[in-house]
Amino acid sequence: MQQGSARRSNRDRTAATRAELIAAARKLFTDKSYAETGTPEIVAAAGVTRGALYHHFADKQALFAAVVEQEAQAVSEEIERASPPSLFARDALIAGSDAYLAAMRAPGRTRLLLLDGPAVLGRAAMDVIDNRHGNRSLREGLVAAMRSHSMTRLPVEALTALLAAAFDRAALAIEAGASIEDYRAVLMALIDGLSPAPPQASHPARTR
Amino acid sequence: MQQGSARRSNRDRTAATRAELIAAARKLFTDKSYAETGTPEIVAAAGVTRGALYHHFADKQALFAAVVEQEAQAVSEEIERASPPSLFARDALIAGSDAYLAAMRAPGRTRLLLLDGPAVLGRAAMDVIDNRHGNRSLREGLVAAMRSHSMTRLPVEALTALLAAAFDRAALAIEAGASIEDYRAVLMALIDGLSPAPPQASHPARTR
DNA sequence: CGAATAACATACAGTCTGCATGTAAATGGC
DNA sequence: GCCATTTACATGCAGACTGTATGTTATTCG
Repeated sequence: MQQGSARRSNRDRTAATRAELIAAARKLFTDKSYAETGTPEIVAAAGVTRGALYHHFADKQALFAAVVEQEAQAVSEEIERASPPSLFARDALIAGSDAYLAAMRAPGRTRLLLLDGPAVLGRAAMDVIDNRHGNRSLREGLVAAMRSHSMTRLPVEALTALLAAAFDRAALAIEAGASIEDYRAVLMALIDGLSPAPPQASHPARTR
Repeated sequence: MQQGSARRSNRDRTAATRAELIAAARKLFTDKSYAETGTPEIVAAAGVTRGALYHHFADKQALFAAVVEQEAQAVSEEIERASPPSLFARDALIAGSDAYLAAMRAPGRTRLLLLDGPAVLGRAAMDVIDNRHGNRSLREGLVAAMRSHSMTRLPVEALTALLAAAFDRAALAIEAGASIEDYRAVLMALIDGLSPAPPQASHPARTR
């Protein structure tokens, strides 16, 4: 018999505390930056003490990694939600691209995922995270396009990485106030430029 | 009359101290990272005290910015040295690309310029630095290619930024051990894909 | 040749990180 | 159901670092 609000299983306690820490850290890491956010501030916002933080996470970096992972997965889910797999290869790529750019407009996401993430965790670690989430659909889209011969055959890893890098930079520029149309046009031109046939119109047959 | 090694003009003292601080900081920032390098370590390596550092630079970030600026200029000079302006537009672009990738293989440069730089100074500040140095030749090469109708007309700012982003990611991947040939091939395919004519061969007329 | 200023050096306050230690709550075998 | 063990925290501490304030020495300039 439990009195009041107590009597929670250990697993629930861990899950709740970790979630609150990650949520508080996410808010602060997106509002400010990794370097400008201290662990005292995080635990205060989460309603725990620094002891809890260092019990559940090895260090500040590990908490940051958890936040990055969660946010990368959120972006990935928004992309997959917006791009049904039943389209033509090129259309799927474009839908995914727009979904990515839209997802990255959440406040602070670009700094978290594109600036602090690589600097704090390293590019290698970010590649692992990206390949587990967001880049997967991009790579699959590229492979599908290559298989349907609507894209020249190229090393898939490299192509995925470089296109992803272009998308990342576009997201940063757009957040900084650049023209969405300009960057979208260049991204489409880069993708269409990879098709073996001369890209005359977007769709095979369609008069404007 | 000066005894020993003393009697230096104030301007010389400033120049010498600043240079030594920047050199020491450059070594440490490329050996380790910005976050892992403390000002006590920097001034010890430079043979001065922290007082001198904070006399010449507003804070640690300002010293870091000076190092980034110097390193970006070094990269830019290596590119311009390797790419004579008398070639065809596409050849100039390729020569510049290879020079950039070669220049970025200096130890620690990728982390300094591509990871820590954007995270510490922000993408906007890095864009200003890049546009003052490295990106200039890239942008000029693209404009030249567009004027000679060997490249489709696109927003120049956006195209420069996105191609630069791809080059940056390629440099990071190569440093991480990826295949140079793969990434070079994709970069060339991205550039060649922007030409309005169907890209059959690299040069206008040349069998294989 | 002094007064003003620049180029440092030294000392200090505040903050942060990671760890070590202590305590309360849950778990699991008997 | 009870007790030993483990887990989930809280508290306190040591070391390091950043930025600034103050003091000192070397230049510059009228």
